[in-house]
Amino acid sequence: MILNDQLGNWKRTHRCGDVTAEYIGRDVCLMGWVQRRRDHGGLIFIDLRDREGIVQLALDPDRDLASHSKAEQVRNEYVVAARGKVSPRPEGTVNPKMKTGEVEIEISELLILNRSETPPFMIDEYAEVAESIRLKHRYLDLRRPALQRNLLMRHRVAKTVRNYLDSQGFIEIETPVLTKSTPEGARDYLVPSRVNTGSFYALPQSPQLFKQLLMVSGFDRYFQIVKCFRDEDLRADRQPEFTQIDCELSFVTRDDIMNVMEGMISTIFKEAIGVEVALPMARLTYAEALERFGVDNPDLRFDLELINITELVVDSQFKVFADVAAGNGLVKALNVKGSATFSRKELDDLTDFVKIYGAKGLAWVKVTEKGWQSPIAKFFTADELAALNRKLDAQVGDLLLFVADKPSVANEALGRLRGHLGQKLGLADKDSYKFSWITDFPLFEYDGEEKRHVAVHHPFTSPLVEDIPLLDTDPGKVRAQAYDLVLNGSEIGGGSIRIHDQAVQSRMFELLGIDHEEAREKFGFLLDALSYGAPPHGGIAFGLDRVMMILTGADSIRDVIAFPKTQKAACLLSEAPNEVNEKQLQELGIRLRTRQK
RNA sequence: GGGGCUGUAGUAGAGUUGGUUACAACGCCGGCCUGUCACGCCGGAGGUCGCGGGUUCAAGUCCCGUCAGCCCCGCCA
Repeated sequence: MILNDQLGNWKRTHRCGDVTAEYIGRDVCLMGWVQRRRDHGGLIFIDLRDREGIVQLALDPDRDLASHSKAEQVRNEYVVAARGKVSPRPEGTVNPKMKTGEVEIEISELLILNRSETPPFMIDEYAEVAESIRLKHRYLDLRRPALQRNLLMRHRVAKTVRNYLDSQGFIEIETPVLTKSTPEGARDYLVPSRVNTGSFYALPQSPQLFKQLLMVSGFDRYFQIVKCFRDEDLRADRQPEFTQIDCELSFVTRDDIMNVMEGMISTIFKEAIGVEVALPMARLTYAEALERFGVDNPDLRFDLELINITELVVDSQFKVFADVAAGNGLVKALNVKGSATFSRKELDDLTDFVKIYGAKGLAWVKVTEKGWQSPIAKFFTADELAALNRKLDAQVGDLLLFVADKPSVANEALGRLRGHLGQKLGLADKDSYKFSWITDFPLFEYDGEEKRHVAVHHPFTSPLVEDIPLLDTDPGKVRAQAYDLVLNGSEIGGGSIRIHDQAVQSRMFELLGIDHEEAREKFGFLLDALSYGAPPHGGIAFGLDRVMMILTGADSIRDVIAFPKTQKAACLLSEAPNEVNEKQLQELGIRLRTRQK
């Protein structure tokens, strides 16, 4: 049996990546993992790594034979401790690529604290490894520099958030994780109760109701960096458990909330990546965002706006456009400057792309010296062509793309296409951060399946004061005191002013088709609380994971979370979720309808 | 629930029209080497081609099914 060396009274003095030229001449004691051993027969170099980086250990048999021969046993990922003197590297051997490249540690004593199996992949920044293998060995993947950087930055951001919000008078308060299921919105994760057989808790989709209770309690300004849970399908930017920066404030208006949050976001960007965010941030109404960009989360790093040409084609001979225009639909266009060079294949791909969002097709026009080169050119008169060219600012070399459909489809399809083209053509500067608030969302949207209005945000969202009369006459037109913060085409946060007036809240439930009894059953505790002197209040929640994706440049939310789930919501490391034994089910009073075999 | 992509030594890949014993790289093991730094040189080991079935004289390759991972639509108050 080969025993490891004991730590004994050794104390680490520095981290590897911190030992730079200013420490030359000092004796140091370092501990970490062996990145690589380079054995030159005589001299041995060991690159020693910890979370701060890598430093070179030099083991010369002429200086200390014992440590040199111990170094011969060392392999990748062994855990070692080393004592030695920080020395300048000999002339001509400085490595300018390394932060610690001007120095090396002349080792006089070496301990092997632990050995390691050969890892399934190299712990470096070069190895490209299938994500399933990275996730199975996540503890090794987390040793690699990229994830170390991301999680260290995540810590700094969380710390910045706490400092900033504390400085603004916010108090961090924990809310329950075992809470009540309210089947509005996303599906809940349910937790059975052994003590109350047949009853279930739900894991919170957000602390929404509790933070409103805290306002009633007078805490005035609350925040929490908090895990939330939604049992829905995953995406590149969606995990079943995710982290929110959750805030709620009393005695404030929308503008007050937006201002204090702009301060928080700009402080985060300054602290994390040294970027100065221009304040105040841009603001767009929901209606304007849809009109100009087709979506409520536009990427404002590039122009390329949607142009409404419905009026110009309503009388044209092109039935596809004219019928849509005559039937309350929208015909909108993008002018992709200088892209008349697109191939037939590329145009077909763009057509396939808009079909994903329900568009029936994509009409295209290449603007040439001889006029429109397009399958649809023949349907328009010279006057109509001139009017369209003027409206679209069409010039030779431009590519015009059209979608005609009901408004929701035309906007979404063309808006997504805009984002897609921004990517494809590299229109968005990677180092640019364009924020915008989206305001004045509709309060309701009509659910065709359930044949009733549903809340766009949640049922406690306050309408715009000037729209309150519309609740009785035209609820579909009522706008909400809700706001999202959008960054580079990604929704990173959203919130609203809440209803603190019982009459308005009752009317709201009525319109949502929630009767008094149902409202009592689901939200009785909140309604009770609101009746005991609720202050005007509102709040917001930011998706910390999404913010971190943008700050780190990660393509996947999994790269900013230490132990993420796969698309099927599984943890490849722990193999959760798993089946449980019959005894556990019995105690919970649960019998499964189907037993997977 | 639906659409798409991927699956070959430990890792990431090549593998032609179905045709001998499935390749080279990195890693690993052994040897050599006193200034390397993604060290170098010499030698070696390492494979249920995701899994199951089918077609065929013959399947990594073709067909069907299935599993897993990823991207997207629906879903995400």
